[in-house]
Amino acid sequence: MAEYDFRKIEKKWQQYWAENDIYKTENTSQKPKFYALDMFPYPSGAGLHVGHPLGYIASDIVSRYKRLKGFNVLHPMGFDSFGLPAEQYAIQTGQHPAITTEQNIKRYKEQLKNIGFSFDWDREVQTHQAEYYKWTQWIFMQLFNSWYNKETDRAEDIETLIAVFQASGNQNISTVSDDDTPIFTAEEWNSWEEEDQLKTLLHYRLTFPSEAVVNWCPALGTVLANDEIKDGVSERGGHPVERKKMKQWMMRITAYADRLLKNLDHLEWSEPMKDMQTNWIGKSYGCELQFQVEDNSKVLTAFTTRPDTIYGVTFIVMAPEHEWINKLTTAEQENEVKAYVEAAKNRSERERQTDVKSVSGVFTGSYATNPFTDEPIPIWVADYVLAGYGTGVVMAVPSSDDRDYRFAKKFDLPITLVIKGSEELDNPTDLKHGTMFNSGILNDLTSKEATRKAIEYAEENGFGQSKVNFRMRDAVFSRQRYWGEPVPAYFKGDIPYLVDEKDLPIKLPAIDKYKPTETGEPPLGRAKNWTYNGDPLELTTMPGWAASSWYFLRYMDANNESAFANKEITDYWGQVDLYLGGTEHATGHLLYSRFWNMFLYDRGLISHEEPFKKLINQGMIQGVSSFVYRLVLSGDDKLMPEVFLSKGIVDRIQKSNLTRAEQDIIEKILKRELTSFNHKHGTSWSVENVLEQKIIPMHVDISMVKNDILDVDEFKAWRPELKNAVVIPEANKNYLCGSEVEKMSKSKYNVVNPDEIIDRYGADTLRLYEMFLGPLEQFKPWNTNGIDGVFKFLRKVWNLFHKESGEFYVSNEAPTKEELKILHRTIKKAQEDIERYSFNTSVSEFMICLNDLTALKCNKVAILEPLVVVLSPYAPHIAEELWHKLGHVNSITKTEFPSYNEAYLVEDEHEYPVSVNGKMRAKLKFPVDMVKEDIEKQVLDNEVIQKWLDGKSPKKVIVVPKKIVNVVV
RNA sequence: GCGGAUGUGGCGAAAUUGGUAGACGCACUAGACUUAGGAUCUAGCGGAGCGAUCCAUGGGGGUUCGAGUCCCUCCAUCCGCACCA
Repeated sequence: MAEYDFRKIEKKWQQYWAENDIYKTENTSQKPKFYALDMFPYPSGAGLHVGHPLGYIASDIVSRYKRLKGFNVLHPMGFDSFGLPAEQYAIQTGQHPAITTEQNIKRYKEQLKNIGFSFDWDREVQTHQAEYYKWTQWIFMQLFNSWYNKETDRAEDIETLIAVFQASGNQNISTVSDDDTPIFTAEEWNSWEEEDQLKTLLHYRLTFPSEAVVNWCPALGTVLANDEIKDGVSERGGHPVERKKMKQWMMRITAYADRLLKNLDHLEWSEPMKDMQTNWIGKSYGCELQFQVEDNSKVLTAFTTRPDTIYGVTFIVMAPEHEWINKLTTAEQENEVKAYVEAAKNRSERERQTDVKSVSGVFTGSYATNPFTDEPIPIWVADYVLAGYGTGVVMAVPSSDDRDYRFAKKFDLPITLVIKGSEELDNPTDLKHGTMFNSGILNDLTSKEATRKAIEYAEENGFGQSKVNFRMRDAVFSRQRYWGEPVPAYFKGDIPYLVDEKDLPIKLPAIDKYKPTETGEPPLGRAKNWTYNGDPLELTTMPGWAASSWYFLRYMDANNESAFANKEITDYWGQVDLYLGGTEHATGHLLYSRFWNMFLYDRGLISHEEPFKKLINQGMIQGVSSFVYRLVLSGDDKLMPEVFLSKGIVDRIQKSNLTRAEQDIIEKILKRELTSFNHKHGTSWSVENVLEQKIIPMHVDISMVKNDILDVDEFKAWRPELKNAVVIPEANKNYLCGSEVEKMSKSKYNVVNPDEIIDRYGADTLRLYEMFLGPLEQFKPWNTNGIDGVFKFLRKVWNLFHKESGEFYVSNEAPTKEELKILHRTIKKAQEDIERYSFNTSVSEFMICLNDLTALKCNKVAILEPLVVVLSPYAPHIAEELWHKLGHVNSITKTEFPSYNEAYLVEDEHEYPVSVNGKMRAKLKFPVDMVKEDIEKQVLDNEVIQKWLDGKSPKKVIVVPKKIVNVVV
């Protein structure tokens, strides 16, 4: 009896594929290329859960399909293996993070291989391997040796900049550099010592050390990038983050802000994803206006997007971090301002963010002049102004900006209305645009016109100029950690130098402990002889996003020892045609890798400006957690009995419709159990009224719960303290659990391991089921309920090829027209679905097809053989088995995807919607030759209509354009 | 607050350009076969009604012969950003 023995079949073919290098990809081919990429995983200790493979399955289906369609397909996999968890574990245990990392990778690979992916493992990358990070370091060096030329709008070799400086200084150069870059002439440059020249160049390099205010996370002992912080706490671990000024390596990503934004137009990414990047880059057009401070030589510059409201400016606000505050504060105000600035500095990022509503600030005592009105306006300090955005100075317009309005209200500052109509509103800021009044030269202009005119006027009179501002900042590149790439730079005094290229890789040194040093230096400070020719090497390591910003290029030429990748080969593979991953990388990895790729393109190292042509964000598969409800008894005795109420009881208690009788029963049980508990432990617990007790939900392991019913014995054995738990069930004796959809996580006991599913149903079922679950991009909970249907489908496929006795049997009879139609319909559907990267409906189509063929008892080779090929991207193991049983020697992966023939799909009759007296009633079939495409000119046969109308004769038959037959009775 | 997405049976979901809403699967119900199984097969399965029919795609309105689909408006849920001037 040859049942569908998926275990045997899957093992057999996985072995066959591996032994015969079936998925090895050549770097040259006559075939067109296709690059299908998954975001590579961080190998965590928990292993894969069923959510991880979702995207991998989708990309694998596409890859297998494309191969069958004659493409040379690159479909690699690797591991983003530097990272915090391994290091945290190392700190706790003293074990080198490489050991944990490599164990985890091994486990991940085993799990991945069980699913039957068509990865070319010869191209695997592991970012923590020196062979890989050698090139991460090399790219870092190229960035250091480059500057951004705004003239040519690309990165260039630093030598070209030096040449410019030698010839004409930096006065006429258009570039992206630090704000505090000094201006100098060629003479000055040429007269400087080398040291000063190098210092000056740091203002231009694309990566550079800088004293910057950063997000410091004391708990993790490292700085974090903006995208690594969510809600003011670290994304990993949720630790508080504070602002701190530290020396850091930075990446000048702001040089690319415009291109990163502009190129989004040409990418096949989802709109929400593009929007997220657009918002993150945050380009805003406006102007800078200069305000002369009275009785002081200082001129404050404020950035504004609303120069049209300049006549409504009634005060100026500076960020507490602004360096001029001391100089602008009058003697009377000094103490107050100092206290405020100090308080603002000590507020954590978290406080400052969560406390958005409260308004605080202090007057400096100074005034500045509004250049349009020559009126004096007070200068304030307030922490709602951010030092890092614009100039850190805001011209406040309380009549059209909510924050300024709140501030003016609180401190009783004047509010000048400048937009017509706003005087009728309780809150003038509800009207943001309109026609200007009270506005001198801008009167009667619209906001848009006034904006243009105000900028023109400011430029003519030399107190302002139009300006574009970005929200995005340069990226902090340093991490005070061990488990990352060492930065290939050393210092002579303050000046950083690159190591010699021939000395790459700079390998991670051995250290005794993985903690910061006693003096607070990063872990690398513990390394012995961490020097380069006697000079100290950089102590920080690179962030996680360094390695992931170029790994997709390494896959193309993964084993190259003389370059990060051969140019001819990267030219051949070009862009990633399909990139699959989650939305969580929108403002991190996906932005940084575009930046690095663009840089490599600028420097002529690769030929595409954008790395990822098409991006699909697969939705997360969530877990369904189960809960038990613990009754917390009032009393302060430490030894508290564990009492759990069933979900139904809890619901009725909370809705207060527990009947008196039910309550009595529960209380009786409780009393009995508590008496015995008290007797045993010498305690004195009692429950007077169960309705008055606190109930808290508690996660339980989902393996103990079937259809919401808890296995009480298993539950009591779960943990020692539950051994004597009192479990109060429903009237039918079942204990019901509650459930909730949450992110899959170990701590919520809701993780489903793909190995379990594979063991029970097989990899092919897992693959099909994950696709069947719903649209790829949607978030959905993992629910095993439907998996039987998919498994049954595969078993039925198997049975179609086998007699009841189990013997393989297919017929060589010629197929009927009906059978051909079923086949071609299915080929068409599968092809169209894969090509638009949607997979769930084609799985349904397979099932329909199978039902149809089973009904016809069709086991004809001419139908089944192409069908197996169509199914093979989804369920490769069973397809391969049946393919060989059909007598083929080569792997099914070497064949061609069958093409469908429209001719088989054409109907003998056409369907037309028919409406009676204007109301759509049915679709009627008419012979093809009766109603041709040009339906307007055709007159329908009354007989057909009559037949349909039960013999009634239609008064009028109107055939309207767009395929509709309108009958008037 | 700003930006985006989603809303269809008990559940997961289908529905080219507007054209019989709910394909397919799960769960459920009934039956068949059965020395019984977490097996297979057949039928039914949005709601109301004996029925013809009527009502149903978050709510309300509109365009149209015809709306899940297009337009307006409101509501709910989720996600991203957030004193960004």
